[in-house]
Amino acid sequence: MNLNTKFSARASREKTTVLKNDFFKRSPKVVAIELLGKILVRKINDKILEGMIVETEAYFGEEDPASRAYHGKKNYNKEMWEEPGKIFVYNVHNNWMFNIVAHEENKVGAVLIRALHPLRGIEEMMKHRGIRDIRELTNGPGKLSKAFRIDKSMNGKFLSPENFVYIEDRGIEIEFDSSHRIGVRRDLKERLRFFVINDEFVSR
DNA sequence: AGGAAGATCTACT
DNA sequence: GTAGATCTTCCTA
Repeated sequence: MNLNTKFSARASREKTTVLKNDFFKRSPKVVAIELLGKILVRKINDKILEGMIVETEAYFGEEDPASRAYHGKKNYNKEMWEEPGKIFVYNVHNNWMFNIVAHEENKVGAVLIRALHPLRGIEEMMKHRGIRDIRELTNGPGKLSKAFRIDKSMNGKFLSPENFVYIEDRGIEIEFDSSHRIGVRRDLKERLRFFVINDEFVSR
C-alpha cells in the first residue's frame, strides 16, 4: 500500500498550520509524542523537502543520565537551556543529531527527531544521501539530518520559514507506541522513545 | 597537542 | 547481529 496517499488523504489543507514556539513550551515528553504525524519542511534554494515525523525521543536536563545536559551547562549544550522552538544540533560518530529545544518555564530539555517518512523532494534527499533505496533515506537520526542538509550551522536558530526549516501540522492523526531510548548508556525508567505504529520508516 | 567518548551508520557474515 | 569506520567536541596537560 502507498502510505503517502493514505496520509495525504487524511490531511486537510485548510487545517494546515505552522507550529509556533509555544508548541515547544511543554514537557519534552509531551512534545515528543505530539510531534508524531507532523511534517518537517525544509527549503534549499528552490527545492522543497518534506517528511512526516514518525519517531522521536525526549531528553530532560541534569536529572537525565542519557541527556546531553546531564553534566551541566556547557558551550556545546547550552541551547537546551534556551528558548523552546530553537534547533539544537550536535555530533555523534560523525552524524548530526537534529533536536528541538522543548521544556517548561525554567526547565531544560529537547526532543530528538529519530526518523521521518519521506513525502516530497525524495530525489533531492537521495542526492544528499548518495543512495537510491528510499527505505534507507531517513530512518535514523544521522540519516535524516544528512537527507535534509541539517548540520551544526543550523544550531541555535529558531524553527521558522525564514530559516528554511519548520514544522507543519496538517491534522494527520496517528497511532503510536513507546519504548526505551535507543543507543543510550544509562536510560531512565520511563519509556521516552515514541514511534508511529506500522510505519516502515521507523528506525527499528 | 592528544586522548577518549559518543542519543550512529555501513558493510559485512 | 556486530565489528569497524569516522569526526566533532570536550577535557587534561
